[in-house]
Amino acid sequence: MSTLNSERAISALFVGDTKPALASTGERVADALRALLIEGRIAPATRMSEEAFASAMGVSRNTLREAFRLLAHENLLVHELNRGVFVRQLTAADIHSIYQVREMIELAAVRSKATHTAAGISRLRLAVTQGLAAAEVEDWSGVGTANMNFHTAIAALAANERIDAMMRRTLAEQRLAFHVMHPIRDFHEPYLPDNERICRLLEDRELEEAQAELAAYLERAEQQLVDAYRALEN
Amino acid sequence: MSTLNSERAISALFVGDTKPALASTGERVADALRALLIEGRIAPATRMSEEAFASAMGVSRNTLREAFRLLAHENLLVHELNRGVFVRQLTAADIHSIYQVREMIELAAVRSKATHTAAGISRLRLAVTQGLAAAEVEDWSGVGTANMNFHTAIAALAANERIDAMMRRTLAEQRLAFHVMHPIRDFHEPYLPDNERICRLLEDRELEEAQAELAAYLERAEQQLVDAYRALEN
DNA sequence: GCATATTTGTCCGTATGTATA
DNA sequence: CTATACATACGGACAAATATG
Repeated sequence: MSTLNSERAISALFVGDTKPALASTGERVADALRALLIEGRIAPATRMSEEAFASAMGVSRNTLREAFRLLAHENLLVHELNRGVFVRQLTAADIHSIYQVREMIELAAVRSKATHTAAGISRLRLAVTQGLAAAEVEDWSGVGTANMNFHTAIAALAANERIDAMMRRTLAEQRLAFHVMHPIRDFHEPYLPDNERICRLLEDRELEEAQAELAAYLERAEQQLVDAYRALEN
Repeated sequence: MSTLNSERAISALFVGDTKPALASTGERVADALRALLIEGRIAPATRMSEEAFASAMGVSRNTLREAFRLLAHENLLVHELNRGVFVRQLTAADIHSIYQVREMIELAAVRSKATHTAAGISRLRLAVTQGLAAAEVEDWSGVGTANMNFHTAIAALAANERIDAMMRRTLAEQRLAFHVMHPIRDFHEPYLPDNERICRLLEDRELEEAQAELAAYLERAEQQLVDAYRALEN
């Protein structure tokens, strides 16, 4: 029988996972930190002290460092030798780079006709519906989430786990910049009809047009984000 | 003055880096292990004991675990909870997935006309020349390396650091499978004229044709690798 | 520019849980 | 089914680098 003050049991509790762990403590800590980061709860450029976070999350410094390394590898944190880790602060150039990657992935997925399935397409439709429902009750943060789901579903049309992982990491990184746009109507709402249109084109197998629409969407979204970014720099 | 039996200094020596370290020991250990893995020095499915590798590389288990986590994140190792880490053994499905990613990246880079530069193109030409020179002296392993450089240079035409990183990791992963093909003439030589042709098409800005050639090359290479793989499974 | 405090980097020893011969 | 080996995770130690007054 496991003792209650076993160190493992305690740290598992702090990370909020009482069920049999599928991942190591380090990975679960990384998951918890990742959630904080993509929700914008820790501001970019913040220094994350090992001591402070280790005790806050109830794990040892060694374990926390494993989590830090994983997140640095995902570009969410920046590790400066002998100085510590910082929340990554994206530049306008990073945003451009990220959108270029998204365009590469999403257009390739749309073109990959052979791997499109009914289930994959209906996942798109579901995300569109979610977005409209969220807009109905003026939940602009929910509209943003639905939009993320929509584009994740587009990437998934390629039916390639490596591409899914790339997309997941790219979107996580992008969210670091996202929080400069407070979840306001103006940022998320305009894309609802775009998604609806792209979804319909994919349902109708109009891949050429879907690509064009998607590329236009990405370009506009990038521009809007960069503009907001530049405005903030002044 | 640093004492000679300082722990840091010793581990730095063992990892073979006496110069001021730009990376932490964990990262340098990961680099060293990565080199072993992509050179095929540690066979797929091999279990890598923490104890054994930590002492072999002259670092603590904590430090080694950091390196293991990074490499698992890069898909070179598989981490099974409470069982340890193993060298990843790619399946035929993995090979297909990897080539799909390469096609996505490399074709996008070729299409990305706006970012092509003279320097980028000449990097391609250099790789072609290296390949021919290696073939001249029947250094088939060298031909293989030149081929890797060629395709890395193609991805670099997109002028996007994130895409470069994806390509680097994808090729590293692919090399795990590569070693089923011993560095024999038959595997590497046929691609020399392909690379020459693709290079010339890019120099001439014949992007459509370059894409077609590249796609054909990737399909053939994938097929050859999968065939060799299936043969080995019997 | 210097002395000092703080933090990171790395190691070790150890308790505990898990898998396997 | 027990013994054993191994992985997991913690805490403490100290050198080295960096930040601070």
